[in-house]
Formats: sequence, C-alpha cells, structure tokens
Amino acid sequence: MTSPRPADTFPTPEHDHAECIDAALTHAEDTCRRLGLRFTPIRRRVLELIWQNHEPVGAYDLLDQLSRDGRRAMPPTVYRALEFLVAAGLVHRLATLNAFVGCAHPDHAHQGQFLICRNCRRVVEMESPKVGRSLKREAEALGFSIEEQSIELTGLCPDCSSEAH
Amino acid sequence: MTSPRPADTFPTPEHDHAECIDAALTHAEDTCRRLGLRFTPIRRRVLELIWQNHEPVGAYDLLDQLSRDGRRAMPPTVYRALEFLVAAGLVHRLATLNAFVGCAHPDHAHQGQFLICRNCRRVVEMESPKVGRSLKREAEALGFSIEEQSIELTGLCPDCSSEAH
DNA sequence: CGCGCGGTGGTATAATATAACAATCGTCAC
DNA sequence: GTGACGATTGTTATATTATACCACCGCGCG
Repeated sequence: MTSPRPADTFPTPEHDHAECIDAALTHAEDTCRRLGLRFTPIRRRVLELIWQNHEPVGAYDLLDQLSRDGRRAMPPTVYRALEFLVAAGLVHRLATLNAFVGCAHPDHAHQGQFLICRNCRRVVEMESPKVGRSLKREAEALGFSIEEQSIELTGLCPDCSSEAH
Repeated sequence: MTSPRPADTFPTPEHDHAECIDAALTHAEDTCRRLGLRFTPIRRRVLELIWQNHEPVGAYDLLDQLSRDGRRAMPPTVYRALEFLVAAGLVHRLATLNAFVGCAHPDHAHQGQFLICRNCRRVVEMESPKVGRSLKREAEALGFSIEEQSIELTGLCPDCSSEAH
C-alpha cells in the first residue's frame, strides 16, 4: 500500500486514491460522532462521490450518480446533504464553478485558498497563513471585518503547465 | 460640487455619487475609443445602471430596469453587455453573489480583492500587491501558475460594524 | 402512548445563464 | 452607391443551478 498523498500538492497519478476516500470517510465519521451530528447513508454516499477524484463536482452530477445507485434522488436531497457537509467542514463549495470539492484539511477550522487547474480540473486547497494575515490586516485598515473568504485561483497545475498549453 | 470619493474606501453617505457615475461613463468612453471597442447605447446604459450605487447587481435586476426603460430586453442582451463590460475591465463579476459591480480602478489591468458588506451590501475593491505577490509565490512553490483570481471577502463594513450587528 | 424534531421524499418553481438562429447596423472595398 | 462582411442586437427556446414548501417517517422522550 502506498502512502497517502500529502495535502497541499497536486496528487500524483500514482497516489492511492482509495486511501484518500477512505481517510475522508473515516474522518467524517469521527467528526460527526464527536460533534453529535448524524452521518446518514445519503450524506456518507454524497461525500464518497465527491471524493471519487480531486475534481470539483456539481450538484446535478451527484444527483445523476445517486440515481444510478438505484435511489431516485431529487435536487433537495443532494443540496441538503451538501449543505450539511459544507457546514460540517467536510466539503467546500467553489463559487466560481458552482461545484463542490472534498476538504483536504478537515481536522481544523480554516478557510483556504483553492488552486483550480483549468485544464485537468483538479483542485488543491492551499493554506497560506501569510495571505490570510495580509488580507485581514489590509481589510481592517479600511475598517472592514472579514467573516468569510472565498479565494479561488484558476490557472495551470504543474502537470498541465509542462504539457505546454 | 464635492470631490469624488477615493477608491479603496467605503463611500460616505454624503459623497457625490453622480460624480461616480459620470467618471465611470467618461472613463468607459475613453477606454473604448482607445481600444477601438464600440460603446453602444445598451452597453452604456447597462454600465450606468450598474453604477447606480456601490452594491452589486444581478443580471435579472438589470434586465428589469432595462425593460422599464421601454426597450424589451431579453436575457442574452444583458449578458452580452455584461460580457463586453467585464472583458473591457469596466465591470467585475462577483462569483459568490452571481452579481456585477462597477470596476473602481478601470485605468489599469488588475485583479483585485473585493470586500462585501453582508449588511448594507456595498462592495469595495481593494488592491493589495502584497496579497497578490504572496499568492503568486506560494502557488508557484506548488508548481501552479495563476491566470485568474477571484478573491471575495464577506463581512461588515465600517459603518455596519459600528452599528453592532 | 403521543409529541416533537431531524431527516428524507417529492412536487413545483425560482434564479441564473447560454445555445442557436434571424434581423439589423456600420464600415469599407469597389 | 452598393454589395459584402463582420459586429451587434432581437428573439425563442432551453440549460443549469438552487430553493420553497409540504407530507411522511423514525426515533427519543416525557
């Protein structure tokens, strides 16, 4: 068994993705137990589907996949599961894509910065305290107090850059 | 006549907003002339509507207002005008709100950071070279090259903070 | 038991955005 | 002028994303 991929880098093609999924689900179980939240089958399944790869997935894609499971899911079902997972810090919503991606650092509260490859669509969640601090300081200088941040950077990941696009 | 508001701060209630609108329209004319772009009546009117205040406005709000003008506008009309204005750097799209706001620094290429007040909905465009540099540096350290950035910070503006929400 | 509450199922619809094609307008070559 | 061409706008239809609303179920608790 290969080691799990490190957070904050683009996953190699060889990484053991089954382990990513497993780690995400296990962590979700723990988190929910700890917080007294119910990790129901639908919520579990949606999280599992989101983690099928490192690309963001749309709510209606999830819906299709749930339907293929046999259960006839309707939009509210998916959106409720997503709302729960986002609130629990297990999933992030990418505003620029209207899509959802598994949280890479679910073990602590944070609001990261997302690197989104426009070619392969993979996403990495970066956590730069420096950027966070600068933003906070400069916003405060204008009298603004930040409550939520959405930082999404689109470009080319290392693998796609080297292929000359 | 009062002086135009400085960029990068929340506008005071007393600022001469007619001057904001006028400056935006005049600048747009100049820019389009300089770049050989056509600043048609629809584009002009949409920009004017966007600048009616410092709050982001949705495409369908603009549509309603255009209809009240007398012209029977359909969604593509508005979206085309918006697409043009965004491409020309005269308007920004806020992904977290699906809404559009006038560009406060239209005289040079840039990708700023938006401070969005959740209470009064006003938006200010901040330009922090420091944040931009940090992000670029840290993304490059991961081998990622940034092409577009979307940075949207939601919270309370100075005026709304002081009112204790 | 009976009540309340969180979760889910299901219908309908809202809100945002684009595809595709026709009609019109501007400009420039001739 | 006028014909050709590209850019802009008009129009219809539809795609995509998201939510409102109500009914039902299962379960813990008084």
